[in-house]
Amino acid sequence: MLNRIILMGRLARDPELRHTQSGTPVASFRLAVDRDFKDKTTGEKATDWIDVVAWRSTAEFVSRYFTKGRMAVVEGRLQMRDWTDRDGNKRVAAEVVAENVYFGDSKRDAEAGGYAPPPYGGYAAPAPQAAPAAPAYSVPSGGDQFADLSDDDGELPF
Amino acid sequence: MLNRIILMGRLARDPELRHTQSGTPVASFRLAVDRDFKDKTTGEKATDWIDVVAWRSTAEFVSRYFTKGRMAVVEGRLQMRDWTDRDGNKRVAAEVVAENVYFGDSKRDAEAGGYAPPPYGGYAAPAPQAAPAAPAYSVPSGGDQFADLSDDDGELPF
Amino acid sequence: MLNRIILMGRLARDPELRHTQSGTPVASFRLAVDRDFKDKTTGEKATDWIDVVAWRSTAEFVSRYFTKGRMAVVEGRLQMRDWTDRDGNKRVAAEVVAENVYFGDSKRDAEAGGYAPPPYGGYAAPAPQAAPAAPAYSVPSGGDQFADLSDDDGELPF
Amino acid sequence: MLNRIILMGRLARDPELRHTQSGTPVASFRLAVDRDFKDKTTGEKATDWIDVVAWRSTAEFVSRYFTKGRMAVVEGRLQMRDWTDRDGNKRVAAEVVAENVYFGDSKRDAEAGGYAPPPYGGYAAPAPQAAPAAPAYSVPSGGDQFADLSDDDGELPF
DNA sequence: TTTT
DNA sequence: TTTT
Repeated sequence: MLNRIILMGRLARDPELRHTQSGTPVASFRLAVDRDFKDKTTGEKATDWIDVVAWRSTAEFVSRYFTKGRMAVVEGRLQMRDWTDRDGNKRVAAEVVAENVYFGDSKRDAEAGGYAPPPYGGYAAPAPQAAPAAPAYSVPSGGDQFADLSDDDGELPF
Repeated sequence: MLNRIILMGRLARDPELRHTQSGTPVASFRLAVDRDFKDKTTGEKATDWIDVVAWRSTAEFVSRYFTKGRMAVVEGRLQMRDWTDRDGNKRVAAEVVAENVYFGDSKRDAEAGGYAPPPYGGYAAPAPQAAPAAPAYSVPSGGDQFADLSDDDGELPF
Repeated sequence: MLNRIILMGRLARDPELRHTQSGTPVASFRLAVDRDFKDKTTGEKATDWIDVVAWRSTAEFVSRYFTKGRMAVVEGRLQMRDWTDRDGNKRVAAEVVAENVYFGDSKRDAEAGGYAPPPYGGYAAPAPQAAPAAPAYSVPSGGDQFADLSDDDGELPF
Repeated sequence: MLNRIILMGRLARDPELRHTQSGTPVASFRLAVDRDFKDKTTGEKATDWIDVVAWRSTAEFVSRYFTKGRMAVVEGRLQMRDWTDRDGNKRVAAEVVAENVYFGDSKRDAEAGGYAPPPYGGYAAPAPQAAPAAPAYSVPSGGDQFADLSDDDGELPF
C-alpha cells in the first residue's frame, strides 16, 4: 500500500554507518525537522526528531557526504520497528526508511577541513569520511539493532 | 520545514472522536499499512500500524464516514508526541496529523445498516454515526491525551 | 533531484497497452483528478486531466486490472515530453511516469462480466484483459509515440 | 481528490511577480529539475522544465528571496491550465500551484549585492527585491494570463 | 474525457 | 532556460 514520506531537516549528529553480518551497509541518523507553525502555547516552533535509516548505496552516500548540522531532503517510507527495552517491555519505534537523500543546503566553504561534496546526487569524489568514535545517537535498543542481521540468505528486513 | 506523508491503509478500529475543552473535534484512528514487499525472513508482507489524528472538520468527516476495515488515503505531517507512561518514563509516539483524508475503497452495498457515503470529499449527508462504546484503540498514554487541552486561548498544539 | 507526485483520479478511458520494438510493455492512460475546492467563478469543482505512462510490470498490471471509470492512486515523477505537432511545431506535454499504481476503489460486484481484481498490489489472477480495438485516447503526437523506441540497446528514455 | 507534488529544482530565471486586478500577488517561475538517472540514449541526465505559480504570501516570499539559479523545494498541486495560442488553438499547460516553497541551498556569501535570506520559512528581513525589467519567462499565452482576473468577488481560479 |  |  502507498506509504510515502518526504522530509527536510538537519542532522542531529553525524550519521552512523554499520554493516550487517554479510556486509550490507546501513546508515542511521536523526533529523531535526522544524514545524512551520508556532505552538500556540509556547509561541515557538516545535521540532520533530525523526529517525532515518538508509541501506546500501544510499547508506554509503549519506555517511560519506552528510555531517551533523547539514540540511537533508529525505524521501522514503514510514515504518514501525518493534524492539524490546532493557526492562523487557515490547516497544515500537517509528523510522523512515530512506530511498533517496538529497542535499538541502550548500557546502560551507569556510568549513574547517572541508571537502567538496559531489554535484547533486553524485558519488564521484572519494571524500574523506568522518569516523565517529562513538555511536552517532542512542538507538531505541540498548544494543546494536543490526548486529544480528544477515542479508545474504533472506534475513534482511528490507 | 517540509514534512509530508501520504499513506493508504485500513482502519484497525472505528475512529475515536473526542473534543478539547473548548469543543474542537479531534479524531484518532490507527491505520494498517501493508508493505508492498515481502519480508525476506518470513516470506510475508509485514504491516505497519500507524496512528493518525485529525482535527476540526477533518475529524468530523472521518468519524462520520469511516469505520473499521475501510481503506483510507491520508495526507498529512509526521509528528512526534511526547508522553509519560504509567511508570513515569518519558516516551515519544509517532503520529500522522492528517490534513486530508479520502476514501480508498468503495462503500459496501451489502453492508449491514449501511449508509451512502457522500461524494468524494463531501460532507453533506448527516449519516448516522457509529458510537463506539469503548476507546477505539489504546493510546500511548493511559489517560485521555486531549482531556487537558483547550484551544481557544492558545493551548492547542496545532 | 527530488520529483515526486501522488494523484488520485478516475481513468477517462481504458488504458492503452503498447510495446517498444524490443518488447517492453508501456501503458498509457488519462486520469480525471477533481480539485477539492470549488472554482470561485463557476461554483463547480474543476477537473485536471492528467496523462500517465507506466512501464514494464506496472504497465501490465494497469492494463490488466484497470478500466475506464476506476479510481486509481498513482505515485510517480512528473516529466515533460517534447513532441512535434502536425504543423511541425515543437510542443511539450506533461506526463506522470508511474512507479506504483494502486486501486482507489473496490471492484463493483454487479459489474457485467466482472472479474475479481487481485488483493492490493497483487498480480495473481490471470484476469481476462480488455482488448481495446482503437487507441485509448489521442496522444499529443499524431503518431505512435513509442513506435520508434527500442529498449534493449540503450534507446529507451526511462 | 489527492493531488500532491514535491519538486526540487533551480530557478531558470528570477520569479515574475504580478497582481490580479484586486491586488492579489501572483508569482511565476520555472524550475529546472534534473532527472536522477541518465538517459540511456544520450548518456546524460535530462532536465524537466516545470512551471510553478504561487499566490498571496507565498508569491511574495518567493519573489523576495529567490533568484535565478537558486535551488528551491516546492510543494503543491499539479494543475492543467487551458489557454489559447496566437493561432487560436486551444492548448493546455501543466503548472504546479505551490502551497509551500523552501530554500534548497544556502545563500552564497560572496554573492554580489548579496543579502541575508531569513531563517527557513522566515519573512523577517525586508530584503531588497530584484526588479526584473522584463517578463521573467515567456508564459504560454502571449498576453498576461492574470491581467483579467479579479479575486475579490469570486473570479479567482484558486 | 472520469465519477457520484 | 538552471546548476556543479
